[in-house]
Amino acid sequence: MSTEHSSGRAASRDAGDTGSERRAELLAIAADLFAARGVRATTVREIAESAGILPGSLYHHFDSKNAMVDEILREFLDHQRRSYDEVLREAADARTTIAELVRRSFRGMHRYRAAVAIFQNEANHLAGIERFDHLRQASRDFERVWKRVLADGRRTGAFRADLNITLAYRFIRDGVWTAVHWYNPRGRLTINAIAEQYIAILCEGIAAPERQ
Amino acid sequence: MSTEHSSGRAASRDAGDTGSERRAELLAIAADLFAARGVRATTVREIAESAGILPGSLYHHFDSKNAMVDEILREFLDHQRRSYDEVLREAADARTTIAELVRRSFRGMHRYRAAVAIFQNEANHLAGIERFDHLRQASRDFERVWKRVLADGRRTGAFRADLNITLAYRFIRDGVWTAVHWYNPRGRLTINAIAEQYIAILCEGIAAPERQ
Amino acid sequence: MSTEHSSGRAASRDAGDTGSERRAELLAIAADLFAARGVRATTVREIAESAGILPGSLYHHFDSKNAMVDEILREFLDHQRRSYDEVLREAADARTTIAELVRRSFRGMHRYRAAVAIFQNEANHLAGIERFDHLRQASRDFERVWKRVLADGRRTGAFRADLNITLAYRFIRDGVWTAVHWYNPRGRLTINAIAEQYIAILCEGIAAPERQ
Amino acid sequence: MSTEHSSGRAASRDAGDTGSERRAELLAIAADLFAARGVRATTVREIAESAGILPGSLYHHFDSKNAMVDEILREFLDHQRRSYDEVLREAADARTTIAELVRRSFRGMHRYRAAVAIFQNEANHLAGIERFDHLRQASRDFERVWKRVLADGRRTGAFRADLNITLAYRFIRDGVWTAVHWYNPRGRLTINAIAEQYIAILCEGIAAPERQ
DNA sequence: TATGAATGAGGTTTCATTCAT
DNA sequence: CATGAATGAAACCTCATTCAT
Repeated sequence: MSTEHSSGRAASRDAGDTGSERRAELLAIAADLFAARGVRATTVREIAESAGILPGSLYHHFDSKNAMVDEILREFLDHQRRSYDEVLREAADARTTIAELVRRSFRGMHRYRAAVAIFQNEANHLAGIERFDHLRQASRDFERVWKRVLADGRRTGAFRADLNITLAYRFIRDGVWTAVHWYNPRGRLTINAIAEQYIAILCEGIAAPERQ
Repeated sequence: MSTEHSSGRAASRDAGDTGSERRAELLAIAADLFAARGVRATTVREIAESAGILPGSLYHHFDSKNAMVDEILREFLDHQRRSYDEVLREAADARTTIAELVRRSFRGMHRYRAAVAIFQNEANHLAGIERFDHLRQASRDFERVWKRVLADGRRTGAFRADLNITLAYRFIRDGVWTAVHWYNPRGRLTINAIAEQYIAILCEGIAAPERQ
Repeated sequence: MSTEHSSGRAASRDAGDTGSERRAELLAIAADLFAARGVRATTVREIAESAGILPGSLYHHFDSKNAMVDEILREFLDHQRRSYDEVLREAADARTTIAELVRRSFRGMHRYRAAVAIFQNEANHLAGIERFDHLRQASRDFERVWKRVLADGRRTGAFRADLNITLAYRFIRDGVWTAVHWYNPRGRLTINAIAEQYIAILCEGIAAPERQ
Repeated sequence: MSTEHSSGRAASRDAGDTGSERRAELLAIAADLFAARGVRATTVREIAESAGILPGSLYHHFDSKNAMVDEILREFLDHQRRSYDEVLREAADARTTIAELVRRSFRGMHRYRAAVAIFQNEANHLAGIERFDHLRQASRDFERVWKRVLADGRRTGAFRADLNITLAYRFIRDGVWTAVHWYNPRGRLTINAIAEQYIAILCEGIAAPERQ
């Protein structure tokens, strides 16, 4: 084990206090900065300044900058995992399920926008740090969900027989999650509109149906 | 915005030296590191070390670290712009054209893999620096090409009438370019295979066609 | 030299509170940490944590970290001074007196182990701080006691005529007090055993007496 | 393995360059400060200031502050080990050997004064850091040398039969090495004078021989 | 008495860059 | 072309201490 673990030094950082209001505030501020500028490019000075405190004061609440990143990401990942699992338990047909997965991805993106942006931008780089090992597991968990539904759909004839499951999964994943780069919660395009359009393209393609 | 102007010293290199072999070598080494670890996270020391020289020596070839990034990106962007323009000049039907754009995107990704990764990962962050203003222009150029073809296709009935051009463009762009994160030139999935599968999904959708 | 004066606030504690039980407990905890890790290396957070309170709470009992160190050292130094003085008042021959000084040093080390360790490790560094000026005086007091006995013994013929008083004093002092680094109160070697062996070596040497 | 290892990042720090003149200068400056104020209490800023450079510049020569400490200590320890081993190879009687060990200890103290002071003051605290694991081995090596000679002497009758080898060793070690705290190379007491007086006390004791 | 949030100074280290040789 | 020493700014983090509650 390397140095990248929460040492639980101060009472204020022990399990119970994880939910303090000030903490949540600071975390939200940090998340927005991380999302906008990148984790490395965001300095603790900037976070502190945005929060109106001094850099050292951040360390009363968090063990390190990476500990903040970690907490931000975990909250999103836990939520998203639960959300996907719910869909699987509802056991609809493959096409309905895929559509619902897309919808829930966009809803997660809406609710945890900063976290999604961080995850999307930096998962690769962060994964080199021991503390962020769990990111890889989360990615694998997500992958398993999508691929299972795609494979089911192909087997039952809901999806094309020549569908390459891996490539389809990657196309969807990348297309959907990368939307966080341009999605604007206060823009004209709502989460629902985007999701439904993506689902349409994904399922039916952009080509017009042949006239019969 | 910082002040990122090429200093006077650069003049001595702008003409002849730009094409030196050593330069290209160094640039390739740097590009791979930038792509793998991120621009900020890659130190000039690491680049120098990979090249077997000392950090100071890099400055005989390039004005700065960002100058290297700039050169790496420009090469790719110029190529890609020309490649897209060629497609437009060939004036096929919309669907053929879209397919060809996808193919040429993947070919660009194959040839300028590191540059694409850098562009994909860091264009947003770099765009804040004066020297990288041109990235935004390049993005706009690409966008114009894709949207024109999509709009043409919708007008001529090749594409669905209810297609949201902007969203379709973004979905394609994100899905295609983000593939650089996992594309492995020595893997089993060739550029061609990926491109054709993506084109199929994109045009026809993943859903099996209704039996008539 | 820093300004280390007890602030006005301390007045409220100087009389009655000095003897509180909680204080003594906290002081003992701090002393052990200071001894084990060094004064500088021990943080008030660690002390507080060991005591089960928060760092800020320590300041209800003590003015500062150095005030704790000071109190710990003073208790030992006052005791040791009194103990040495008693020996001098008993007025035995030089050799008996030296032996008794050694014994009482070890007894002091046993009773004020942490304080002795701190004194031994850090007197030099602490002496640069105004508040710890008295350490130098204590050292001088101790030195005077030992040297007087050694000089008496040399004059009366109890000790060798070629004895260098200063060097002998230093050898004894260093050899004896440094034992605090390895002395283990729960180990097999008792304070008495160590003292008697040291007295033997000191007085008779390690060499076997010449056969006559 | 933790983070405390030389990473050999820069060419200037690779094996060969270990002997540069500037390095040695800087190391000597640092050693004196470490010895005088303690390792923790000495800041890299102070070292740099003493050397007339900026703090960051130190990192051109050394990987870290602890790397400097390590190098300082290793040089002394390697020397002292070799020096002790030479004595053992000369195979004189136990008393002569012990005397020679004392002499060589003082000579080592003279030549590597700062290193000895650091070793004496901080070996215990440093040993908690992985990088300084070897300190414990060095201590054990030294202990083995002294104890072997003491045991030999007791067996052959050169030393008292009731000598406690462990305690005798510790007394000598502590008495001798702690002298570094007050030894002044420009003072009146030469290394030789101190060594001979210590040898006399150690072997014959401070008590005057009984008249025969 | 105790808490928890904050301070402010200072710590070690990193790193792009410069420049005399 | 390359080196190696140095710069200077800025990074993350630590910690004794304060103080309103």
